[in-house]
Amino acid sequence: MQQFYERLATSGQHRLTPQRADILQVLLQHSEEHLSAEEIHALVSETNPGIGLATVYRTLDLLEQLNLVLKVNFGDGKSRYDLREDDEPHHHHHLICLSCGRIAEVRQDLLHNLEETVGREHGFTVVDHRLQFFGYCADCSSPTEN
Amino acid sequence: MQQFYERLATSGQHRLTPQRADILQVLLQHSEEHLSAEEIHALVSETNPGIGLATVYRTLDLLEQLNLVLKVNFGDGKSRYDLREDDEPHHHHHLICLSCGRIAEVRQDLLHNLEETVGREHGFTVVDHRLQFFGYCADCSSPTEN
DNA sequence: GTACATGCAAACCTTTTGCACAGGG
DNA sequence: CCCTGTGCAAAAGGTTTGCATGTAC
Repeated sequence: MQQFYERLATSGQHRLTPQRADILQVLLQHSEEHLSAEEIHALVSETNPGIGLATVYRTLDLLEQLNLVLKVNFGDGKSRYDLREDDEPHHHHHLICLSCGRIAEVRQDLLHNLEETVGREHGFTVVDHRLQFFGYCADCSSPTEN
Repeated sequence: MQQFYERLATSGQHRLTPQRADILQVLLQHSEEHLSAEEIHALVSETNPGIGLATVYRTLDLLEQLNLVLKVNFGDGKSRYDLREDDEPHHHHHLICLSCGRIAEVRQDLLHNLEETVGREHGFTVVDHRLQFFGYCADCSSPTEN
C-alpha cells in the first residue's frame, strides 16, 4: 500500500509532491473504478482545488513509467488508469458491458499457458498481456442483437 | 472476398459508392497492417485524390456497424481498423512489439474455454473478446529491462 | 542556485458534426 | 423528389507542450 509512495519518493530524481500524493490517494481509494484523467482530476480537486489537469496527466505519465499504473483503453475515446499491484505485475482482465458500460475486473491470471504457447509458436517474448471481454453483465444479460 | 462488397450493396439502405469501394479495396490489400484512419485516407487518396478524411471515418463507422471491420486500439492515440472475416466473427489477437512497434496477428481462437469460464463465474454473457500480448518480437527479442 | 514541479493557456491531434451540394433509386 | 453520400470547414473531445512562477534540495 505504501509501496507506491515509497517507490515515488525513492525513484531517483522524482519527488513526492502533495499533488502526486493526492493523485495516488485517489487511485488507491478508487482502485476498482478505472478512472479517466478527468475523473481523477475531479476527485483530486475535492481535496486540492487548485490542481491542474496537466499535472494529473504528467503524474499519470510518470506513474506509468514507474510501472505503478497501467493505462487502459476501452474504446470510449479516453484512457483510463489502473493502479498496478507490485506483486501482481500484469494480468488485467476486464469484462466490459456493452449495455450499461460497467467494467468489471477479473483478477485471476487465465493466460499462463497461452503466453507460453504464443511465445513458442511465434518466437515472441511476452512481457504483458491485456484481455478484454465484451458482452452483457448479469444485470443487463440477454442481448437484443448479437 | 467479394462478401464485403455484397454485404454493403445488399445491406438495406446503404450504397456501394466509389469511395466505399476504394476504402474496402485498401483494407483488403492491407489486411495485415492495422491501418489508422489517416493511413487509409492516404492510401485511398492515391487512387481517388479528392476523397475527404471525414468520408473515411464515416465509412469505417459504417463498416464497423455492419461487422465488416473491427476497430482496435493499441494505445498510440489513434484507432486502427481490421477487416473482419465473415467466417471468423471475432477472436482477434495481437502481438505488439514494444521495441519496434510491429503488430502481428494470431489467428487461432485461444479463448473458447475461457469465455465459458468467465461467463459462468461472473454471470457475464460474452459476445466478443480482445487479447493483446505485449513483448518483443523475434527480431527484437531479449528485452533490456524486466 | 539548480533542477524538478506546477498552473495556466495555447497548441495539437484525432474524430465528429453541420451544411450545402451531388447523385442514385 | 427524397434520401443517402460527399467534401469542406469548423467544432469537439482528449492530451501535450511552452512558459513563467514556485519550491525542494
